[in-house]
Amino acid sequence: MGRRKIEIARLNNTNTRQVTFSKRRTGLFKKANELSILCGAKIAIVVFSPGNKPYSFGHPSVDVIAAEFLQEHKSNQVQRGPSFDDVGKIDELNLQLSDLMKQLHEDEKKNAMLDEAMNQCLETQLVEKSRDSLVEFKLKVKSHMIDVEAAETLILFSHEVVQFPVTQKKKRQKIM
Amino acid sequence: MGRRKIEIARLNNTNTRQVTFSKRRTGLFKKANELSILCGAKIAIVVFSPGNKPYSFGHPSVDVIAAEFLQEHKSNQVQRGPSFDDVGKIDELNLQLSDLMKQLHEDEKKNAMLDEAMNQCLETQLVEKSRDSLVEFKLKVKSHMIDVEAAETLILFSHEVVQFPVTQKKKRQKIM
DNA sequence: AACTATTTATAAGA
DNA sequence: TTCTTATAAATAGTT
Repeated sequence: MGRRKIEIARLNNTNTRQVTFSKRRTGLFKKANELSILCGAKIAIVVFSPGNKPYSFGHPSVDVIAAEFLQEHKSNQVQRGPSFDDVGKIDELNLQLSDLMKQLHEDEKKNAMLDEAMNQCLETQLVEKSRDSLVEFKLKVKSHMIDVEAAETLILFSHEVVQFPVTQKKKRQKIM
Repeated sequence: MGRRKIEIARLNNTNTRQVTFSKRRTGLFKKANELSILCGAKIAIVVFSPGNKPYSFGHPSVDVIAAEFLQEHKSNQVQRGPSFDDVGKIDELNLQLSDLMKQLHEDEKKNAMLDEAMNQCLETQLVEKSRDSLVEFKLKVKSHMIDVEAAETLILFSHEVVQFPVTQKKKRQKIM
C-alpha cells in the first residue's frame, strides 16, 4: 500500500523498521477501533515495538473483555468469585476511561479528524503511567494469597490502564 | 474502503454487522501478522464477535508476549519465580505452535496465497478446542495456591492456545 | 512529520 | 457464506 509493493519479511533497516512499526501500529489500532464501533465488538491488543516498548489498545477496556471471557468458562467449575479491595479503584479508572471512549466516539461522528489523534495519545506519557500503576498494583496483589479466578481478573485489569485516548487536536506535539 | 464510504458508527443490520465483523477481523489479524513479521513485533489480540464468540491472534504466542511484559516489572519487586508442573505441557503446545508459525511464514514468502488462509483456520474447531483446554487447564491450576506471578504467566498461556493457523488451501469448508 | 503514488482492504452486489 | 469489483483507505518511499 505504498509507492512500491514490499515483501512481508523482516525489515532489516532499523530506522525503516521503527517508522513502519509506528505507521502500522497506528493503522492497526485504528482498524481495531473501527471494528469495535461498527460491530459492537470488544477488543484488546497488546503490542511490543521493535525496541520492546509496550503499546496497548482496549475497547471498551480490557477488564470488560477479560471478565466476559472468563465468565464463559466460570459456570463450568468455579464456586467462589473474586472480590478485591483494589478492584474498586480499577473499576473507577475504567469507568472514567469508558466515558472518554464515549466522548471519543461522539466526536468522531461530527469530525472525521478523530482517527488521526489516536496515534498521538498512545505515544505520550500515558504508557509510562500505566507501567507505574502496574507495579503499584502488583505489590498490593502480592500481599494476598489469591485464587486463580481473582488473579485472572485482576491481572487483566492491570494490563490495560492505558486506554484509547481522548480526542486531541491533530498535529499535536509528541511528548515522548 | 468499499463501493461506498461508510460512517464509523454501529451497524444496525444484524447480518451486515456479522459480515463486516468477519471481513474486518480477518483484515485486522492479517495486519497484525504483517506487523509482527515486518517489525519483529510481538502481538496479542483478543476479540469478541457481536455474537460474543472469542477470537484471538498471537505472535509468536501470547505466552511469550506475557512473559516479556511481566519481565519488565519483575526486577522491581519479585523474589520468587513461578514454577508449575503444568507449564511444561503448555510450553510443549506453544513450541508446536511456534513451529507452525515458522512454517506459515516460510510459506508466505513462496506463496502470496497465505493471507487468505488465515481467515479459514480461525473459524474452525480450533476455537472450541481452546475453550476445552482452557477449562481443563484451569481445573489443574485451581488445585494449587499460586502466587501472582505464576498466575499471570499461566493465565496468559491459557488464553492463547488458539494460534495463528497453518497454511491451508483456500476455500476450505468451514467447520464451525 | 507531511506528501502522493500505489497497493491493499473492503462495501456492495451476485 | 464465498467471490467479484468499484472504491475508499492504508502506507512505502520521498521530501
